[in-house]
Amino acid sequence: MTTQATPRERLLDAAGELFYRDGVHIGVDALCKAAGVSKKSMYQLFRSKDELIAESLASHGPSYQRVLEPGPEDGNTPRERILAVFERQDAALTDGDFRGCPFVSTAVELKNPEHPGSVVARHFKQRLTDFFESELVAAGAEDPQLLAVQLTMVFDGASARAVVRAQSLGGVGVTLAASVLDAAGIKAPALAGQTR
Amino acid sequence: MTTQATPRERLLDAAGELFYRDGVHIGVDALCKAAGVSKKSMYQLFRSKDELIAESLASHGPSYQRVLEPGPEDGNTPRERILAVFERQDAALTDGDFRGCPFVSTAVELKNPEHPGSVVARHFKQRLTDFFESELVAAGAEDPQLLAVQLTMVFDGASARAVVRAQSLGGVGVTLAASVLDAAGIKAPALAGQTR
DNA sequence: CAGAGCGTAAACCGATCTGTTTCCTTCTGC
DNA sequence: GCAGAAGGAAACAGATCGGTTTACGCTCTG
Repeated sequence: MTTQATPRERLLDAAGELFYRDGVHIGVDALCKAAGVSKKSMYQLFRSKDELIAESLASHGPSYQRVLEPGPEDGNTPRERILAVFERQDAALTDGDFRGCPFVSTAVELKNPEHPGSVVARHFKQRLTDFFESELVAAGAEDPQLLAVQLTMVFDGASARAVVRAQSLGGVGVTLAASVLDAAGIKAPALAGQTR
Repeated sequence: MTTQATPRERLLDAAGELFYRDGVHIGVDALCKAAGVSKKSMYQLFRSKDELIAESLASHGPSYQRVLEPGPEDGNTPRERILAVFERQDAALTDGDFRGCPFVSTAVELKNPEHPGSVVARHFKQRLTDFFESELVAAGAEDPQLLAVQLTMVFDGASARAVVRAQSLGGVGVTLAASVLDAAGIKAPALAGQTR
């Protein structure tokens, strides 16, 4: 049965998928049809399409983070945990229907940085940078703040490349992130002297 | 006087600016109005809006490249010439109305990688990678192909970050590119042993 | 001066956009 | 059974979309 979740959940789900797949310029009609919700319901659940964009992005942010964040099988050193993010990204990029980081894509499409959706995107990108930074602090990096921003850059660069190339990256993002960590003196445990 | 260039040139100019500023979803009416060209003329100069998108991107690509490419004042070693690209990008990002690399932005907005505009974008991104690679070959890098892709990633990552942050990067892209070159053994001339 | 082109302005087409409204069915609590 | 709320289907509004067509200047050439 289509009607298992509430109309609100169905709308947020459909919005997350269609905005990502087709862009935020997809019509409200198509969105509601996909969600099995009437426009009337949509407009009494959300003030406007812009609000739906922002809320959809916000509701899918945590799950997006969970996909990227390292699990217990990814090792316990900060370096391993950071590189696990890039390995997961690379794996996601290999999936055919990957269209780049949804936050970056949405911000690019919206153009206006004050759009509520852009604000949400900025927030979640900061969360990724914060994750990198806390791991880098744990690794004893010299300038964790700068390095965290650089790693976020690598992440978004890999995502952008996947979009324009429309094919797998073959792990270039992972090796690039590893290079950055190498240059910062955060070495691989088995090959060189470990940090501790 | 508005009418100095041909209608075709005026259209390509206006398209380059408006597609970049407002996105490719801007209407043909607004475009023609900005260019001072009638829709009839537009549609006998270009088969469709999609073709105009692609041709506009293609016509502005060379000038975009010229802005990035290093001049004689940027030094002559490959390392200097590569880093000059990132310094120029950083300078462009400081300009208020920068909205990311136009090729990446267009590819993200179009979604469809087979769209003529996406093909043009892919082409010009490859040109940047090729520039990096030729410089890296000159520098005697071990794996110039991989490094060139990595540098392109850094470039696009810096661009993406400028979009979501909507503010200057403070040279993080330059330092990241320098780190990548450092890690590849392409050292700064004065500080460490040079490659030759 | 006649006539051929070129290019703009503007009407027009059907489709789609965001957002509102009306109507009707369905489900729930009593 | 029945009142009342919830929500879907669909019409509606006014604007805009990509694209075509008509009509009217303007300028060049013979």
